[in-house]
Amino acid sequence: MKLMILDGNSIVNRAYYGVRPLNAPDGTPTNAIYGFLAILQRLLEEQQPQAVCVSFDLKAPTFRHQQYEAYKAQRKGMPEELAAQMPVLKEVLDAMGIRRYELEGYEADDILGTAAAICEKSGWDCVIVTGDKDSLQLITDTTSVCNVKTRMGQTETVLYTPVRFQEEYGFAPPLMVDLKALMGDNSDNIPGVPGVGEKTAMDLVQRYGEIKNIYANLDSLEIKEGVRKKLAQGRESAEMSYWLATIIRDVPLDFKPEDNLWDKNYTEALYGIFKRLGFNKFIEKWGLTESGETAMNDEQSHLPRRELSSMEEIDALIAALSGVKQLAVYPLEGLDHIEVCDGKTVYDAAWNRCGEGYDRLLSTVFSPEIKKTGHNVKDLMGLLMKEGLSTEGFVFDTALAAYLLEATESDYALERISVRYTGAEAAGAEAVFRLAPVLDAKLRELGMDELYYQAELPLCAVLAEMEAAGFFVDRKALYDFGESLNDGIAQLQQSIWNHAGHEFNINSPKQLGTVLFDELLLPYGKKTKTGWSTNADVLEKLQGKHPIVDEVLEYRMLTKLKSTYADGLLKVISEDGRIHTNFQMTVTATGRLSSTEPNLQNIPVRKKLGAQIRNMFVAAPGMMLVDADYSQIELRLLAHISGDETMKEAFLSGEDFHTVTASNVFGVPLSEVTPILRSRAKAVNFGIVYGISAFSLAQDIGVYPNEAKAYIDAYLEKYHGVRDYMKQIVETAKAQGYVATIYGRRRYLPELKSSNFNMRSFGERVALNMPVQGTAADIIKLAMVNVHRRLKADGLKARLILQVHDELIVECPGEEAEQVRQILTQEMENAAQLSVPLLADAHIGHSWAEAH
DNA sequence: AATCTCACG
DNA sequence: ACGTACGTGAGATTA
Repeated sequence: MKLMILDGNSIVNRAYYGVRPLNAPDGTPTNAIYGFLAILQRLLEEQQPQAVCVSFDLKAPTFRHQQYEAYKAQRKGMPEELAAQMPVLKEVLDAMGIRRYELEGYEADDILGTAAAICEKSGWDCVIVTGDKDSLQLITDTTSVCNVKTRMGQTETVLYTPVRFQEEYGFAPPLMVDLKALMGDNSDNIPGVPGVGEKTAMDLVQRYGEIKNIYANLDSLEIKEGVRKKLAQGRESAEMSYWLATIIRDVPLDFKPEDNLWDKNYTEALYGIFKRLGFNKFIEKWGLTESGETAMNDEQSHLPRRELSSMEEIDALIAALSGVKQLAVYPLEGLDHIEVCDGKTVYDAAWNRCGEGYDRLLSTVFSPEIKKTGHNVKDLMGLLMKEGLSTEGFVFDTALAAYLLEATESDYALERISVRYTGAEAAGAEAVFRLAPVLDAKLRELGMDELYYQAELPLCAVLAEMEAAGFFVDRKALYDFGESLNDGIAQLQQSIWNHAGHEFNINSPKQLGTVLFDELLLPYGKKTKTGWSTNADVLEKLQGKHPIVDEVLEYRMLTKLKSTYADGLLKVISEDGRIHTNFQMTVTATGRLSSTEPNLQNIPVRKKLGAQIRNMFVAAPGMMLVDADYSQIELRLLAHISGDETMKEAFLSGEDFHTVTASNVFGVPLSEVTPILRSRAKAVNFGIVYGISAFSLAQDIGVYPNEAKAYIDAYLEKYHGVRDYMKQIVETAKAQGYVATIYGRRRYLPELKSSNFNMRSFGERVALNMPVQGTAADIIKLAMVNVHRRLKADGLKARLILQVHDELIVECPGEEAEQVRQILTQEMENAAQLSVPLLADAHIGHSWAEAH
């Protein structure tokens, strides 16, 4: 049996700050209540507990913390808007039939701790749901802590079991108290040891465990002398902090787990309360009626669920799977726990329940013959590869399908798309199973099935392998590079301070703005929401007016390289000496990939110093890199899509396109195009792809707007097919509400209907840009799938390791390099048939810098 | 958590 | 009369 207990104050706080302001028809704020219920509902689905309750803090001071009331008084009180919602939330919980626990003189944590302890004694499992990290010390084999975060309006949950905790923190959960006693906690007024922060405290606890142990052996610990001194001096504070940080587990609480049994036993009052609050969505979802009976909605009927707990049951399922056509799979806790749905039953199996039978089940479910649907298949494949399981046999990905259907959504959480496309409340594998046919039909209806099945879905395996492969990095060289920046940074800082006449934080735009514009009286340019902009565009216009300007620009460049690239990348080199980025398939509005943790798609290249970073991205010993990039793919696509004859001829001629454009636009022979003319033409070319305005072009190339306007006019005069296309695509977009790539990828443009001029203009620029940028994204995705297939088919050891929008990088044994170079060029150039040549350049080298 | 800045295609 | 280019992700500061 499982009881779920919510830390009421903590969850309601998350909800309040995480949900946009909402009001009941009568004006009372409701966002915190709404958010609370959304989180509660989600967790009920995820955890399926038999019993539920909520604990709340009362305002009265706790006796342990009385001596810190002075501090506590500083803590911001609850905002009025939130305070007003508290009594209503309690009313809602009562009407839902969920018990509340509040005990004067004790904090919510103490109630949680006591309840968890009682559960343990009574043989119940307990899940504590909270937004704070404080309760992590309560984790045991039967008590887990579910940490709730709200990020950008979306709820994320992390379930901490002893194993998960150990993985993340490197010590056992009870030592959390010792950690806090050392590092302190501002929000709880726990002082800790002065001078000891998170880093030091983590290190100490990981290596030596309990505080007791640390102090008992203080003289013999292998630590810096400074730390030893601070520990010795802060001993008393540490001991008091330990006491303060310990959650009490035996408060006088009248609590029995079975008192909290709950099975949607709503009272009659709930309907009325929800009506009053305007929560029609919940009324509908939960099937509430005026009389208090819950209406059963056929759509929501859940499939029978079987928790597999014996080898016999597992073997029975394995036998049953042989005849099954399709399965939906939904992994939980990595791959330690999985839901499998065959359309009739949801099977729930876990490693800790089924032992080695579980491994047999996994290798059966994930055998290539079994056709599977998943949600975020690429990530699942990553897990499978780690376990040595096959990644073949995936025929559908619900998240990826939902992304193609609505590329501008902020996320594709299963619960959300499930409600959206099937109107049902199913979760997990059942939801995946039900969604697949619906989404598949939609893709076909919108003509995106080919894009989906030929490019997106096969790309999952390609990307999973690329992520696993990673990019080898010369750690020592990267470290040395970072160190080599220190002197320059220190000198510039000093010199900038000298010019200012005082020290200040140069990284603070606010302080820098004060120095430049208020104290040194330099002319200010653009403004931002909060003050005068100090960005590079503004500073470049101030060059020559004061020596500090160049120094700030230089300082910014060096600190960027140091913090983001040198230090940042060193932090994410894995034990295999390689950096493994994550490729996100469902983020961009145009169909591009994105790269995170770390982002390997924005490694410096444009400036000399920064480009040195690419010397440290190297092939592993004995290997080589082959780097291939498309030449002007977006402009070629503009020529192809618009059908402009002059532009097509320019590409067919094989001359440098920017030079031809300069010749066309400025009316000079090819041989008389100067570098300046060429660079202006280049700016116009890019501007056109972005949906240009004369003003911005002028800013970019440093001429007057009317001059820029003359360039654009001349350009569109010469390339009049482009002008016609620009007009036509915006009209089409307005008429049908979306634009599309030549492969059918869509982006809806509600902005075009906006009454706001800026929004509308933005929509028009996007209408121009998306088909071009998006088609380029489609083409390189096709190329990646083909390259991957070809490398395998030809029996090469070569493997793709990186994509940067129009560039692919392969790592291979030296002897394969030339063959790989040809394969890359061929597959990239032949990925699409356009009315202009599609060209790719490929080079071989030991480092990224050398191969690019 | 929002803002600013800057790295890339 | 408006406000000023498309698409991303990350680090530092500030509130």
